[in-house]
Amino acid sequence: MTTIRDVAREAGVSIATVSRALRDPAIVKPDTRAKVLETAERLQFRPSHLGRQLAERRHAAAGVVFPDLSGPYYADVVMGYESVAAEVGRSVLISSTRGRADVEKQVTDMAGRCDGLVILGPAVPEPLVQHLKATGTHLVLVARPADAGIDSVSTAATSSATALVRHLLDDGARTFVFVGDPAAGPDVADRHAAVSQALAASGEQTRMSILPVDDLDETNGRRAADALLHDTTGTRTPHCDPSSTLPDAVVCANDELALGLLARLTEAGQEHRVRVTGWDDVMAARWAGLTTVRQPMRELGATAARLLEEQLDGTRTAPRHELLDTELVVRTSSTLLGKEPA
Amino acid sequence: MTTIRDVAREAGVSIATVSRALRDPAIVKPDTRAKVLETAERLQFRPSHLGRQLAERRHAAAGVVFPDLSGPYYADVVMGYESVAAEVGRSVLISSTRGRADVEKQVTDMAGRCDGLVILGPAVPEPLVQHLKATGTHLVLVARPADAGIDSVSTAATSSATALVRHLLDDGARTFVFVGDPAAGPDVADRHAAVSQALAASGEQTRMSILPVDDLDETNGRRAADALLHDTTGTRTPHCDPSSTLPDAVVCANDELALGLLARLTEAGQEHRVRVTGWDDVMAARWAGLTTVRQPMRELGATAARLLEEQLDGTRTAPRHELLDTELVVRTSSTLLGKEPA
DNA sequence: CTGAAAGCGCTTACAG
DNA sequence: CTGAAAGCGCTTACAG
Repeated sequence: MTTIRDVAREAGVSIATVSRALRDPAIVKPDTRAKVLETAERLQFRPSHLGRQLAERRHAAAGVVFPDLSGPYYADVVMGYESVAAEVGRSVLISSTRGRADVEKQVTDMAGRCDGLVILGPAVPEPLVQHLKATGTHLVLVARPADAGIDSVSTAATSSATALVRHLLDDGARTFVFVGDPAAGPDVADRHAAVSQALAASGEQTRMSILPVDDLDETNGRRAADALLHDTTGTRTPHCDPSSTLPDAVVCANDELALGLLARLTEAGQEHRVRVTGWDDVMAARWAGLTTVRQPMRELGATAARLLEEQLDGTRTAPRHELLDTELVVRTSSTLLGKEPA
Repeated sequence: MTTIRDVAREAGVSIATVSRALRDPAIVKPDTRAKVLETAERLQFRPSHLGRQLAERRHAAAGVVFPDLSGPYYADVVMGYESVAAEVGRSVLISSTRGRADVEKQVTDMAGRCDGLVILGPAVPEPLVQHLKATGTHLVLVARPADAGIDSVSTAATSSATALVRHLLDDGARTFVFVGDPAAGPDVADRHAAVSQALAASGEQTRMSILPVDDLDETNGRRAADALLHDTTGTRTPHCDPSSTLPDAVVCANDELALGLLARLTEAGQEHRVRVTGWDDVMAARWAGLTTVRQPMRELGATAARLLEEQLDGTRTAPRHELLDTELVVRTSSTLLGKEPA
């Protein structure tokens, strides 16, 4: 490998001059500079990042930690992050924590290779976040409950929940079931709260019960459908008023749940009797005609990148908390109009 | 930051001893070692990766270059890669090339931060791959035409194409249209060739024409549907025998194409008249009931990681080319049985 | 404008 | 088994 010494010797200058000519052209005499550049070019000199980084005591890299990249959500956030990071010349390290036993080691190790860390959602347990904060790691939290002292970017459920509720009310819905356990995590709690409040604020006479599920996957969506269907046939399940029948609308905590539920309802020939909505807008939602709430995923990543840059270049020291808006996407699953009557 | 010197001073030994105690316990006297470890622990010493890497002249990192992470394909490959890399303690850098003007700079820069590079699909133009090879960069090519001198992992279309053709023939199909331009890229060419050969080898009297499209997206899938439908109403399009009607089966070069085509056919009320298949098995394929060919995406990534490790630790010098098998996933789109007759 | 030198934080022959 | 020293490849005060 050719090093800065080779270039210096060949060009007949000191390594300091080579370094300067390459980094800050202004402080070197034009002829000297030309000579150095020519030599560097001829020898195909590529400065070692390692040497430079050690001298500068910075990595010019940031790490992104996420649970998983399956499913479009985090993948898109990472893309948004990477595109901004690339612009400012910062490399991106990634690390997935799902199913890993040694998350602590994994993340602290990564912290040692980066100038800062971006944490997506529940990728890292809270105590570890606090530890990183305490040890002075530059952090940005994405789509995760904010800590007053740490930069964060999240999405706001409020406006979409209001739009969603308005839409369902307009279609005639008055009784609602929320599928998902608000106690299971901040995301679900947030969505549930937003929908509840939107209902309360609507001024309409409505009612919403909760059908808790543990994992937000298709299987549980199907189970939820079964639970709802049984209610109408007299089998009581605890989550609902015993006198209930199928609700007018089922608001699911995420799309997978909604897709499973929709599939089961369709199999049972009951899909025309209930409005169904999801949350996230995964790709399959489009094909299933699922009304849902879209998160600005790439923008989440891009914003995180900008926040981290501001921290690292010292532009800003006070923590900032960005709140991005979500968007209601109306498709066919949320309306009874035009469907076969019950 | 606490460095190796702090630990050495505090423990009353030399930095060499600290280094040894931490890396190779065996060559240090037990008491000394215990003292060092205790001190390191107490001072919360984390060895600087930068210092270590410069001394060892290795990055303990690999770079993965891909076109994009939208869509599940490359995201899953990256996940497969990352999980193996994490096991062997190698960090993963990522870089997306889609829409980037300075791919060469971007990739060579990344090469300078890594011990090796994994290139997914068409992320990097061939001349650049050759340049990297020439400059001695450790490389693994994934899902991309192989170079005899470079490690590679790809999937084989043959067995799935055979299964796909067998399946369609069994359902009664004899006339086929392949949607996609084999001249547009190696993937499509490969798939087309595999299907053609499977048809030829079937011993049946069949015919397959090509309906070329440039981008493999939904919009073009819809257009392809329109082209096929027009053929049946007398409007001639150049790709088909003038006497043709709707073919028995439409084999699409990827799922997006197939999904768009399927959607358009459904709108036109003609979905029961033709069998449709895709390729890739994206998530939406499941919801659309699309028969398709699944690639072992995570396994592609994991295999790439193993190949790169073998290169880097010198276990193996001769290039290896892995070929993973694909799998036919039969759903409803590929059969006319049970559908409304024409 | 340029060079000699110190330093970034480690590892590892080389002596002892 | 341990230490002093050289070295990994850069950057950047400090002199001149």
